[in-house]
Amino acid sequence: MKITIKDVAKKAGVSTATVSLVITNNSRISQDTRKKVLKAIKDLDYTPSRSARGLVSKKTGNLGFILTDDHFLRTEPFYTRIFLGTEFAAHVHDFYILLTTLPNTFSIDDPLPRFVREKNVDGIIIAGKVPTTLIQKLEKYKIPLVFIDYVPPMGEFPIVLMDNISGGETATKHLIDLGHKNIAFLGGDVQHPSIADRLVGYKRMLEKHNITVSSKLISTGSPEPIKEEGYKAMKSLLSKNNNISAVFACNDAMALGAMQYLKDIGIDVPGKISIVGFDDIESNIFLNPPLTTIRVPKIDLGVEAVKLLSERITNKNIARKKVLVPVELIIRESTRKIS
Amino acid sequence: MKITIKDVAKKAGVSTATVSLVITNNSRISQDTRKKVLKAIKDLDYTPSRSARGLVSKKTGNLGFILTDDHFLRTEPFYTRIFLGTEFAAHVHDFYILLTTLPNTFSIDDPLPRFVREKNVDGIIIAGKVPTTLIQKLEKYKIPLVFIDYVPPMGEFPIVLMDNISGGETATKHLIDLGHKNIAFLGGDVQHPSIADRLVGYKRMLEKHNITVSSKLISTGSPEPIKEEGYKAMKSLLSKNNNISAVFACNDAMALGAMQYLKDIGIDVPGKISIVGFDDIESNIFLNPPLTTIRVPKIDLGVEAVKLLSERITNKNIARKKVLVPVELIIRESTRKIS
DNA sequence: TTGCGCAAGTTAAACGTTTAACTAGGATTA
DNA sequence: TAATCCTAGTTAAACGTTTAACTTGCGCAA
Repeated sequence: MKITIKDVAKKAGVSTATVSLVITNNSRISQDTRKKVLKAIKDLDYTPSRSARGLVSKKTGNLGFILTDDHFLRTEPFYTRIFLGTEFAAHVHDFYILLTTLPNTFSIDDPLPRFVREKNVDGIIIAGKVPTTLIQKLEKYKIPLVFIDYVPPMGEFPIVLMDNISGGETATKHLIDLGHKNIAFLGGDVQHPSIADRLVGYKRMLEKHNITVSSKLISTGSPEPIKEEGYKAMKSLLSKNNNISAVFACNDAMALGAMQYLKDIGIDVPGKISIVGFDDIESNIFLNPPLTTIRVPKIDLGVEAVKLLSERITNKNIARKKVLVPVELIIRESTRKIS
Repeated sequence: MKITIKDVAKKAGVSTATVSLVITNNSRISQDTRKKVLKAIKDLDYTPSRSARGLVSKKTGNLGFILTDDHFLRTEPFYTRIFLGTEFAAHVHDFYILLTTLPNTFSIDDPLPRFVREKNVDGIIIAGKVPTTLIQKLEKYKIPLVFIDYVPPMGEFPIVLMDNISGGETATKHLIDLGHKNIAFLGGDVQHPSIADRLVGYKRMLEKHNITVSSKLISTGSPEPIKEEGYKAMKSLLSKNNNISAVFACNDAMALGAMQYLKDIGIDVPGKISIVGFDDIESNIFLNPPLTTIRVPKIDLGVEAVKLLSERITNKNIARKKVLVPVELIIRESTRKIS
């Protein structure tokens, strides 16, 4: 027989309502009674029934987590770490997470995730870029949404982002502090908000130190911020400038490509050229030299999203709309003081 | 106002019990009534409340999915695909999946996953190797368990495995069919059941074709079946045999290492030596030459686990204990007919 | 004609919580 | 001293299902 609130009430010598009030942290209960009840709960190893709770409170106690198939299956465990963060925080806020993936071909007449249709979540976390059609369909359900690492093109939703501008500043400052002046920016498509922001940080920090921002040192032509493009971009940058002493790559993948090119043409890193990346991807550790980079705390992104969503669910009139998670400079061996 | 079973009952002109019986597919209801009710459900877009259901039926409608941190965060999305399979099948069997990871340092006095403590799952799927202490603690909870890709050292649990023996046979047969006779086996630690079984399949197929099994062609010394070990093992194998014309590697990672070594010493694949791998990992596609391998249907592993678990939950006296998921030969360009 | 069995429903209790409304008694105010 | 307000609880209804037990009507055997 399962232990119920009645058993606890009897053991503590109070009514079931009192037990319930203790569980939900209601202030109407005196410290003495609270203690008694808490002890009874512990002694009996009681856990409230989610079903019974959900039935009367009209809450499910679940949060949905949506991302696209290819984000989930990526070899770089970026979104899996974010998920782990939400799992962790869900624990604290007493939620369960229901993870589901979406084909990236999601179209307007595809069915929504099951937990939406069956109303089995109190709120939804959306990680990474998802099809706009999904957001449109989701809006009608009036379920609180929170986005991670993606700014939806429409609507007014709470968002959790990493602090790309400050990351760009930190990376650039690190190079400046090492004595570099001719610092190149190796970027991808500036349409992507993250990349644009990292570039903003780069420019800002240069200006702050009275270093002229030269368009000849900035590469933003690459369609995708991947290794191969980093290789090409490094090549083209070097063909236009022969005095580059440092490179801030908009992400680690491009930094890897750049390092590969430099290795191929016999330029030593960090001997001749220092390189800073962004993201701190897993495979960096095996790199030679290990890459100095800006670490993005993926776990924290997830944690903050759950916090934000939890606030929304319990307390509708909340002001927080946007959370910027700070990033961190990780100094390894790809950067060096200029001689 | 949420639509309840009462609304459906009223609309269909029956009692709520009848609606419930229709939903649960009880045979006591006539076809006519069933149709009426189904129509009302559709018209009203009714979905039963999980909480209410759970409360009376004492089921949660959830399944737990446990794996270790490092399995979940692996760059090769093996377990993530298995999870996707369970998600997919959960849909069919009307369950939700609660995913949680475990530190691989799990010890006897670490707390069990929250869904176990709070009794918020009807059954649990365990994927990959997990600490024995976990299984021991879990056993006491009397929750149905199913293992995927791991044979626990104790207890009698239903398991879902890939068919390693038949995979080993298929790979070897493919090479034999191409005319190869001097076929090496590149393996890791035979303590690992999967590797041992693949070796069994290899030997069996050779014997079937009256090819002598030579221990000089079999390498099982590698502690871990990883790329670096494949490189070493290939080297050592070649130093002992100068007439190897084909290699069956116990997994793709080792196959990759072997190919790397052959490339380094100038032996053409598949010109001089054919190679077959096992697993069909994602990165194979970018390989040159693309690797012929045995594909493991990860999705199916997940699907079968949910099926098995679902049977256990609804129908305790089920016989099925072990499900072998068939594997499939994928012919690419690393194998060639012997000239 | 009576009695029985069966098919196809219905009735109503039960599941384990939360919470609005109520209460008892002490403290504060007028 | 009487009226009022708090504080710290209690009572009981409600949430939306499932299901054991009951009912009704019909066909069939004796």
